[in-house]
Amino acid sequence: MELHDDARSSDSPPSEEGNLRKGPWTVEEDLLLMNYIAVHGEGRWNSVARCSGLKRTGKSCRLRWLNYLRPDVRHGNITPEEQLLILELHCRWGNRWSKIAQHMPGRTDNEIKNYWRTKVQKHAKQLQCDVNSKQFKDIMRYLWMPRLMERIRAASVHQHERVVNSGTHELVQEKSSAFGSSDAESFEMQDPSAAASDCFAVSTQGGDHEMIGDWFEKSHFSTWWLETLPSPGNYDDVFGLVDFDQSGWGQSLFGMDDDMWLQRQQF
DNA sequence: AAACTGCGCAACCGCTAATGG
DNA sequence: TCCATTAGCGGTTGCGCAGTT
Repeated sequence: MELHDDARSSDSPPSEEGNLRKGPWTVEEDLLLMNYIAVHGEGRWNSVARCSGLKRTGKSCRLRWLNYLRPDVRHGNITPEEQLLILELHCRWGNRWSKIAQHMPGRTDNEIKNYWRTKVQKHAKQLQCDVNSKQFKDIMRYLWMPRLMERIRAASVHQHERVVNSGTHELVQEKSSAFGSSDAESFEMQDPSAAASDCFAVSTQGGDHEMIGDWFEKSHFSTWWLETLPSPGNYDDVFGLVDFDQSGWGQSLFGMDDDMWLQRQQF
């Protein structure tokens, strides 16, 4: 990552206490750790630290491997699908980051935690409500999550049109059958989060995020959401306290370039 | 152009749970 | 059963960067 590449090249070395290094990892340390794990495998982190020649704690080695060096770890933008999954799983489990991360292949608990703190908590702050308050949870349920689903669905439709227009109809069929059944009605949603996770696992392994949009279409995930939620009543009850124009939260919340949708809501 | 501010993210810290002798 | 060690988790911190004043 650029940030720490810069840090590595800086003149200030990581602090060393009793010959133990702290702070950003160097390229050499990364290579040392990767080579050691390639030969000896993961686990027994204290012996990794001792035997690899690294002047790090076992904890530090484990963290570096899990959060950064692991080959399957993904960095970069959290997709709308992943955002939706984080919101949904956090509603269910709270700050159980590692548990949430288990359902998001390639994402680390640290990354999810950082996402929650930097994005979600920020918006709660902007709205002047506690991130755990009913008010903010309602905003997530009735506004943020439906919006994310809409974006995912829109992306899916766009993908279908693109594929169909390009004349590769076979590809569409291939994508549809990737979910095991061509019958949308037969896609039972006994455990939505598990289904979402399964779906996501498929999508990440295949490296094709548009598939998730397909899945949302087929599984009627959005319908399920609305059905399982308590009656929203009048949204004014939920959002009455929020000055959307002043907070400017719509744009930043949804990460939209042009949030036409929010404008349509006539807040 | 310089100073300031906020953000994003890697890494650390402290605690608890799990494991093995 | 107890104790030491190790692994894992969640919270917090520190630093570089980018945007703003």
